[in-house]
Amino acid sequence: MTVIFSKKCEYGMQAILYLAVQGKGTLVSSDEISKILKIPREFISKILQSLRKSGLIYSTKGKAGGFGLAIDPSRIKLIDVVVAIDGLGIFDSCVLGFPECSPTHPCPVHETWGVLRTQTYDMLTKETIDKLKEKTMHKISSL
Amino acid sequence: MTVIFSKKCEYGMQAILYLAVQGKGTLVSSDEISKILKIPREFISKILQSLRKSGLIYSTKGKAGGFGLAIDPSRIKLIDVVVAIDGLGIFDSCVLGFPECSPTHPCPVHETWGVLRTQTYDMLTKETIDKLKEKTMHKISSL
DNA sequence: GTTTAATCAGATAAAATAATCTGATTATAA
DNA sequence: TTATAATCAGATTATTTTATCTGATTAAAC
Repeated sequence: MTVIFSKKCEYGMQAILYLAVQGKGTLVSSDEISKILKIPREFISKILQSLRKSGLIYSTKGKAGGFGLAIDPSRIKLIDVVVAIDGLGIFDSCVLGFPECSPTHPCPVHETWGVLRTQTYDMLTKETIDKLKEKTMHKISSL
Repeated sequence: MTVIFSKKCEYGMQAILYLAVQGKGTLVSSDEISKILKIPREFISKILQSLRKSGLIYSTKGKAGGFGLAIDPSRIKLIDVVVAIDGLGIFDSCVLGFPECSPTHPCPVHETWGVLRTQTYDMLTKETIDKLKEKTMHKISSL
């Protein structure tokens, strides 16, 4: 059961939050992420690879290899992960599924949803992941 | 591309809105709904059957048969369709996919999303479909 | 050097969702 | 009473999403 984002995207956001709470330069293996976040190993592995390709994280191979943030957590937002994995489709699709829902051809809840959509976008855009560090630590320690 | 609801649910909401703009007692065939709303015939047919089972609409078989609202549109809300098809899962699932996201073990965006979730619920609950009639007609005439 | 433990790439499998098919039933209309 | 046009039920197919498998590559540790 996902709310808005795909499982890939959910897991991607969780993983990048987890990397953010690790010290800068710390390498974390996909196995660790899998165990801590309870995400299938091979699946999170694929997701981490795609986040690497989009430049948010980096990786080193070989023993003692792993993943880390490619840029400072003060420069990464949750929306970046959404864009990298799910894209921005949900922000210009009609919530009732009507085609070409727009100000000129609005669906019955166009305006109301427009406000919520903007607020959702803001939620993902406003705070960088370093600001979510403490809350993330609390959540993770309860898993 | 779906925003929040499944395709089934989106189509279900569209269909019930369409039935609401028809005069009371008017029967509409699944073929008509399919053509107007551009939804695969057999698919909307199945969805209408399930909405009938949940009591929101009724149907009569035979030539000149079809579907109509089972109760007055002033007593039907969009949330009723959501409950009937997708259920209320999205209203108590974590937007980041964390398990057991709650006030005691909140995810990093728990509060923010809580507000938006409530507002989304309100959007589907506040207005009955008869109040959405005019807007629905406008939208449908543009399809 | 050999073992070990990690990423990585591509293929495959499984599960969920979306869509279609087949044939039965029902009721109107010619 | 026969043809037609509709719902209905169950099975099947197709597509998308989620998850796993296989083997190659890489680099640290012994």
